[in-house]
Amino acid sequence: MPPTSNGQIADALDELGDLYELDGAVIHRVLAYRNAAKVIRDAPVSVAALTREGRVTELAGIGATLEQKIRDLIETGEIPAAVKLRARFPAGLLAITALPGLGPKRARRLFDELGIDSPQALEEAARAQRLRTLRGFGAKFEESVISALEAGGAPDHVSQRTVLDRALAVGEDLLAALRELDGGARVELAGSARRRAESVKDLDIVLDRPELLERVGELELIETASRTSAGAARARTHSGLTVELRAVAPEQFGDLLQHLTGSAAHNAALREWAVRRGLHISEYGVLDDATQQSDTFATEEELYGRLGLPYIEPELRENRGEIEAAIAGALPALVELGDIRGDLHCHTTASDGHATVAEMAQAACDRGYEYLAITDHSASHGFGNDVSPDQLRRQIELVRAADEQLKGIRLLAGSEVNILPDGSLDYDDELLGELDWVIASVHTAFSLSSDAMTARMIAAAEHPRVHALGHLTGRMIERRRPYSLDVDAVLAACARTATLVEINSSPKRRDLNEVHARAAAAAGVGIVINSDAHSPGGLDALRYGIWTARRAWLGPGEIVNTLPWRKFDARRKHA
DNA sequence: GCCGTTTTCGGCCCGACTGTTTTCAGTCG
Repeated sequence: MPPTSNGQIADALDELGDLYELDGAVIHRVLAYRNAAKVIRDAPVSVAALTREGRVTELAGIGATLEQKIRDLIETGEIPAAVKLRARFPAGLLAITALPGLGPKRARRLFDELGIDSPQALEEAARAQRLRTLRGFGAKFEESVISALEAGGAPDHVSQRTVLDRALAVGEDLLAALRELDGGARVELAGSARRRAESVKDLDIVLDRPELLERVGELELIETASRTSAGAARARTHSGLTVELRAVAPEQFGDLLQHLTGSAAHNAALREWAVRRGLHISEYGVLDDATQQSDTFATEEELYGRLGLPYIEPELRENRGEIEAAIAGALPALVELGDIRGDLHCHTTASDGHATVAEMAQAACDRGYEYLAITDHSASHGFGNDVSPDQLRRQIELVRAADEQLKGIRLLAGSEVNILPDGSLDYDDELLGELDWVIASVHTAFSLSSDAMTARMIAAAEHPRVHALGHLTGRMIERRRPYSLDVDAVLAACARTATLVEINSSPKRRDLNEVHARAAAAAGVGIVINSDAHSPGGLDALRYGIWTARRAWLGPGEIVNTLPWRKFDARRKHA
């Protein structure tokens, strides 16, 4: 079957870009393919469907040539140009370009002049000191090739990314410790951690006190620290995370913070746009062609203001249309943690949680929530944490009794019901009818075919007693790929049946991801942001779901659990 | 290959670092 998912189309264009680069194409042509791949990967609608409708060139960065290549891909499974180029360049050549210090230009010379077509061939040539015979290559290069290959070759396996919660556990403490060293210092997280991405490569920290760079090594969290230049230091935490620190004068803080927050794609697009208006942005300031005057900015608000733009929230800075929206004055008002009125997914000791109903209810009260659904696992969950129908009946009574006692919060008797492989649920309809709230999720048989998994999810959405689908794709960040499944088809079923979808806030899941969450909103599907807490403190995971929603451009109007209970109740499905 | 307040051709972000070179191309973030 030809590749039709956005991810598959994007992968094919990335590969073609790499091949063209090896072929010596002008870099801007290569970048056009990479840009198109990113646009397609981030698109909230099916690009295959757009292509069939003849509308794919509506996407920024897709013109007639790319349209034809995408059409070939989804109709025949191949892009002719890619087939041709693959025959000319061995796969091992692309592996070589992944090594540090080796890009396409140098890899191509190694291939043309020494016949090197794989990392193995490269290592042999380096040990035989044959690389230094090429002009521009020397002994140092041979050494670095050998040590890179000895270190495990492909850097993908070496540079494991860290999931955001682990990175922030260190990063937020680090900020606090640095601020303690100097009460007046501005110290901020930058990079992907500040954009609240799913995972990070390292931590970037910006400060306005150069002298603090000398003292990073004193901090308890830090294993080693060293100065890398006058305004920079690099440290390693005991948890193994690399921290890049940069210091700058207060009047330039905004310039550097904006630069290091990125993303690279956002900055590149912003700078290209600025150049057309005669302005050159760098980490050091904004240079005006007309006056040859360079201005610096203490805050990002002033920097964006100099460009004539409103402030753009870090979560939006991924070059997914935020610059165009800023120019048009059409940036979304993003949802905030304080907008949330209730949490609709948590566990207690009845299944695999660590706290009682009363403890979870109190914790929700403490966070100012107006309602909380208790949703333990269901009858077939296993791991000794299953809840039999009789146990569920007792749990319902327990929740109702606790609801009577606690004032100020409405407790909902719910369940996180397993969706069995055939799409049925593991409680009968009568028992489900006694519940106030049902969220349906997959916890078994992850490897069904895409068609079977899609049918399974649609069946659950069509069930009259199911209010919401939980963690729809099953992915675990940096650990487990999503199930193969037609998300668009499931979202269409949810829209049709008034079934809500969850953004599961567990930092390991964040499922729906930001692309699917944006697609859900575009399809008119109501979204709930839930913690999936297994303890009172677990309720605080909600911020990760909020960040995913913000990265999906969502405002409070698209998040159903920003509504007070009566309005929420009116908005959801009724059997 | 894309795109337009330099609009159908001629541009396409910015700066630091590296290793190899006598002034810079390639790579990286």
